[in-house]
Amino acid sequence: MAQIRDVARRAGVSPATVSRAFSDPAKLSKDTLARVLAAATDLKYKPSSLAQLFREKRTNTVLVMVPDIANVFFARVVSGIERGAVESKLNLVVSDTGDDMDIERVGIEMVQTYRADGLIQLGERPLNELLPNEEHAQIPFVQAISADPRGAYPTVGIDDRSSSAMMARHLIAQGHRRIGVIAGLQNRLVTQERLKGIKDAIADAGLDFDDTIVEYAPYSMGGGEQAAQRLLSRARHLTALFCMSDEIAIGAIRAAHDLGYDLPGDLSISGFDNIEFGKYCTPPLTTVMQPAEKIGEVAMALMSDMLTGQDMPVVHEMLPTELVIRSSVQNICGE
Amino acid sequence: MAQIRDVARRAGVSPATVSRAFSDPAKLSKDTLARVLAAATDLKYKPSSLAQLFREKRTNTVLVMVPDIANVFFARVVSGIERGAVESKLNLVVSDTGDDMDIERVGIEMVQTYRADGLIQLGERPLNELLPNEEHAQIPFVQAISADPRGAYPTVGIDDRSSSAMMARHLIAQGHRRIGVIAGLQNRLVTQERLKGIKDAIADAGLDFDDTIVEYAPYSMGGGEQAAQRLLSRARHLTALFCMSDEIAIGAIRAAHDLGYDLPGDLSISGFDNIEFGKYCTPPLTTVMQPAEKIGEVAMALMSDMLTGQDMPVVHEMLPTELVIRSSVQNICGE
DNA sequence: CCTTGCAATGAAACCGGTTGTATAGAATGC
DNA sequence: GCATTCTATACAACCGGTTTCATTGCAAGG
Repeated sequence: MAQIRDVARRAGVSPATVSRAFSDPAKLSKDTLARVLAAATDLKYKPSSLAQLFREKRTNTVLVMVPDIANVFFARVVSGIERGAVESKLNLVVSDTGDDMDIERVGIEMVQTYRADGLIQLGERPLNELLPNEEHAQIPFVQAISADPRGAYPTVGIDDRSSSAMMARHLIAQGHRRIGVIAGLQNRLVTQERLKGIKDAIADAGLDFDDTIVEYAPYSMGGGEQAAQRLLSRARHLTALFCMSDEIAIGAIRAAHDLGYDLPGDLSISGFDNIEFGKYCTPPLTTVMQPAEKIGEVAMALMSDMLTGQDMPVVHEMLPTELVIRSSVQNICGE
Repeated sequence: MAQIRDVARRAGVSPATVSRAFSDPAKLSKDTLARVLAAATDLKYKPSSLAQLFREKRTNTVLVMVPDIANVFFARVVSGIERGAVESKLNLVVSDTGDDMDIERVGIEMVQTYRADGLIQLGERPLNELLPNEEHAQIPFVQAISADPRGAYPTVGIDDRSSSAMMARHLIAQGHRRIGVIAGLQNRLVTQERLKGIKDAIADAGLDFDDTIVEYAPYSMGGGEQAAQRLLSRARHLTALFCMSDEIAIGAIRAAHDLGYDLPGDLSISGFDNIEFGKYCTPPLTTVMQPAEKIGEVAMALMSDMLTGQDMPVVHEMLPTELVIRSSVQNICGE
């Protein structure tokens, strides 16, 4: 591959001039510029990014750590981040961490060793659990989705508590009183927040929350299926199931089907996220829309701001959610 | 951040010695090594990857071009590639190209400018459509999934034709004679190959292929839904629908439901890919299992071989597929 | 005792760009 | 017409490691 020297020699100028021909063409005379560009095209010259990056000590690359890229919800957020990256002319490295702390630490090391300029974390593990002391202050960091919005770094997500309450209110308004909950993993912040939202709504309606009809499950279809089996065989007279993700809900639908329930007549089921498959379920899933792509875009925009050095205040963006009403939740007021 | 000079000074050695302490510790005396390592830890020294990569002129990074990362099937392949990357100690950059030639060209440029060492293409666009002349000979390139297995570069995928024939034979064996086809995009190689497979099976069974009951659609749920609507309202007496992807099949199930079909009694539907959601459909989807993760792993293994400079013959791996029988296809022999 | 060989280490070149500073020539001002 | 300013370009340092080659010191061999 041709180098800057080769182009310089062919155009009869110095390497510095060739460099400027690309970075600041206005500085050159029309004549020289034309000669340099011609030489560059002739030799098919492409500047080595490696050399440029080394010189400038920035990679223009952002590392995204995703707990599971095969999860459709995360994949959509990553899509949004991608869009934002293109807009900010940044590159993207996606790392599937499998929620493993050691892999996340490797990611941090990539920033420390100049392989990436910043870090977007989609998991909920805060930076200070990964890094000792104050080292993290130097790392441009944005946390998306299930972040604690009181941390020292910017976060983007939704208001889990109120969004969850919104759905719970909907279920109550449809006449449901005994609402089983299939929550996500118990130790997760999201899970706790959404649970609080449900309790809020139930308390507001003057009802009592029955915590014996809560099951915890991994955020997956298989997890939802098993948890629903457990819950449905244990608790009687449930009229609705509040699932903390669409995948959990889809698993729950399968379980209910297999146990002989006629859906949605015998049992209403609600989800959370609004993944595309929800629309194609039988019955189509009533759920809470999370603006996944938008979350990604905003996360990237925040990162871009941090990298361009503007000393921004630490913001915690909460994007609006919406109730998506389809037919998996039925009105049982008439009964 | 501390540099090699700082460590050298603190340990009372030259930078060369520090460098060797990490790359080839056996070359140093026990005493010096210990001193250097101590100094490095004290100063929290991390060598700048940027400088190392620049020196070595390789990034240890592979670029993966995906037409749509939010597509679960692709996401699974990427997962497999990730696993392979970890194993080969390579980094991964994932680019969602949206099947756009210009974005793919940018990807190629990343290799040409030393930002990535090689390229894995998940789309079906061959390299020689993207690059003029013989330039592509220099680019380590592996094409996965829907590649033409006669090209000049390695490919990994399945035998689309025979896998498709396998499913078609299954439908025929279950008594189906009028089988509608919801194919993918017409101009795609995969689509054509899978269509050939269907024709093979139909011919082998001594039947005639009716190409008026074929509809083409994008490889998506929405595409499948619309195509199924068109086909079902146009063609009468179909007993089965051969869908070229699970997403298409899921869309078709929705369409058939909405048109009042009782599934699978009135109509059998088959998919292709074996994505996780297929198991949770109503009815659960009969499909062809593609080893998505495995395809990714093999693709990365081939790439790793190419990069370690072993002059391998150009291989075209065809991984085995399997029929996954669930209940969306019914036996109608008794009728 | 002198030569040879090897182990341990340092000096300096190098990777391929970018950029601050110097310089030559042209244009402008009085 | 000479001093001044500006424009276009070249020179050389620099980014932070790695690696080649040279050098030193010590052990082994003749």
